[in-house]
Amino acid sequence: MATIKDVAQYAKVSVATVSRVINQNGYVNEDTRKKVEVAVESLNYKPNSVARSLFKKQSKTIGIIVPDITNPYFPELVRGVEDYLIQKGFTTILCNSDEDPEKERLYLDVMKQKYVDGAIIVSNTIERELIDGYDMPVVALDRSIHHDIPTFAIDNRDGGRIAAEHLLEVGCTRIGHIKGPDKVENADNRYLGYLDVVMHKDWFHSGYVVEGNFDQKQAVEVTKELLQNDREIDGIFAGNDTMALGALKAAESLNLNVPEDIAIIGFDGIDLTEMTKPELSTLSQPIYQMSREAAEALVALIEGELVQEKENIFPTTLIKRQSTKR
Amino acid sequence: MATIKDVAQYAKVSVATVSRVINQNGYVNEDTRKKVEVAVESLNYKPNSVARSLFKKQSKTIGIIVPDITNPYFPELVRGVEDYLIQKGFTTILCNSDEDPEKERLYLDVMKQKYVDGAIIVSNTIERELIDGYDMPVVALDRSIHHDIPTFAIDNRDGGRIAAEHLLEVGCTRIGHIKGPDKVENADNRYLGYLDVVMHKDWFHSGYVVEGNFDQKQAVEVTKELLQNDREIDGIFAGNDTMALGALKAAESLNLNVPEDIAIIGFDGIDLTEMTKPELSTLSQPIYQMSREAAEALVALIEGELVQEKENIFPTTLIKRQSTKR
DNA sequence: TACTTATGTGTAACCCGTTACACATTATTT
DNA sequence: AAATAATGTGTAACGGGTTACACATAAGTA
Repeated sequence: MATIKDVAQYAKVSVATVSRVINQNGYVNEDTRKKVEVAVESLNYKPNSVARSLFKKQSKTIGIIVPDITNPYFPELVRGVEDYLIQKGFTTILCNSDEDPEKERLYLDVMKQKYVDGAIIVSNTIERELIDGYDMPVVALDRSIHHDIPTFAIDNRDGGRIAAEHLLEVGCTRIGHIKGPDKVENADNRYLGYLDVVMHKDWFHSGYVVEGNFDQKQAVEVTKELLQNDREIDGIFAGNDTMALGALKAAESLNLNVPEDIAIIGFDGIDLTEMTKPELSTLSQPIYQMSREAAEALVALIEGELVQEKENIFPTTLIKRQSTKR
Repeated sequence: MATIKDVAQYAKVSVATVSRVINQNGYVNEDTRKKVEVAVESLNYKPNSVARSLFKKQSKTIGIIVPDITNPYFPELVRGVEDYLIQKGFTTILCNSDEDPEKERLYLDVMKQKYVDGAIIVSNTIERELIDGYDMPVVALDRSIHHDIPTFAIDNRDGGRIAAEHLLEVGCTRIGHIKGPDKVENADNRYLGYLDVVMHKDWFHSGYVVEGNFDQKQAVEVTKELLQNDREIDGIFAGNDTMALGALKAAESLNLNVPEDIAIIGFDGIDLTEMTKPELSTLSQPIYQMSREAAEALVALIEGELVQEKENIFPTTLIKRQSTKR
């Protein structure tokens, strides 16, 4: 692999001049530039970014921490980030945290050692103090970390309200909720939105809410319990799409027809919701857009710009499909 | 950020000694080691991997090129790789190629400039000559590139055979195939496996095969055509799970019951297949295992071991679910 | 014309680790 | 006791870029 010295020798100039041509800064005579360009071409020279990183203390690399790329919500998020960053000359290191603070710390350590220029983090557990210790630009995606770390997310409470209201509108009279895990802010907010709508209904009591773990299997179980305890439930708002799928399964196994006997709506708007039978109504998040803008903000931060807008809240859209058509 | 010099000063030794302690090589007196360890601890020193990379010409980083992380087959593949690598001290750069040779080249260029230690590649288009030019260890995953690049994949033809035979076994008499895109080796091989089974049936002719693009939407269309042209078809083998989902949709829209009127089987075994109604039979690949072993082989290669086994073919398992239960 | 400014190029220090080599001291072997 | 081997530690070169600084020349200005 050719080095800058090789190029300098070939073009009969100094390494400084080659560097100037490569980076297009400082004065370079037109003829000299040509010579260097020829040399670069002939030797197929590609500057060594490791050496550059060492000097510049930045690596043109960013890290993205997500809980689990295998969870259908995250690939699109990661894609939005990666697409923008590669175009801006950054590469993306993927980190699966499994929501484990220990792993998050480990990844952050590795990033710091590699002079990573910044990080995009999806985490419920991470603390602002931890991040401060690393002294690198960070943006929070999907979930907020602290009010002075730029955040890109949706209004979950509002989404929860819209979902619950939609079920009322299509004629549901008793609406259950499958809540996401405790202590997870997004899950809590979706639940609060649901509460905003149903709390003062005379039929409502806490038995209408069961807790799932954002995954399908467990959702099947808790939905079954919910439906068996109260035969009058004719609408379910699931805290995310995966659990809505579980609810669908549960209804099926209890011989309830969706949407005739019971309407179901999910949350997130992952592709999966179009593939089920019946197709799932859901509150769709602008995942790609959101993650792209998070990436843009991170790059701005890295380039030293001030990002004054800390809270970037994106709109959700209600997608009405068969599962709530009554 | 503390450097090795800071540590050396703090511990009143030379940088060489600190380096020896950090890397556990060379002779170091027990007391000296202690002093250095205290210094490392006190200053919270983390060696700078960029500087280390520059000297060692390796970065403890590998790249993984996949067509599109958004396609449900790939996240698990990536996860298998990442899980193993982080544990071995490597970080993983994610690259979405969209099967575009231009992007593949771009990513490979970036990898080379960053002294990436090796790459795991999922690609139909990449040429062995291109890879040779980069002079780094490479393993092929899911699809072979060249017979002397270690490959981790399944026997697609055999899988195609098993799928077609399963449809026969459950009583199908006319079996259609939704083939993956042309020129894609895996798609071709699955098709060949299907042919092995049905070619000599008296009912068979080329009209039983239609071509999809491995995605759902198009599969809906071509399946409709297929089923409308030949009302006798009572079994469909789709070239992958996503297309099987499309077939399911198509059957539904033609008011055909699955599996009573028509049995459907997919290929790959992605999680999605458990979530549909009816649940999809499929040929399951050991995705996680396969990708993990690919990562192991890459690390072996990087560490200079000889990997003599070039063709690593994993078994597929037939998963019988409702969609073929007759 | 004398002086300032713009242009053009090279030398060498620097980024932060790693390691070859030199040198010193202690332990082991004849 | 002398010779050899093992242990312990520091100095400095190196990896491949970037850039401050010095210096030289050409162009512009008073």
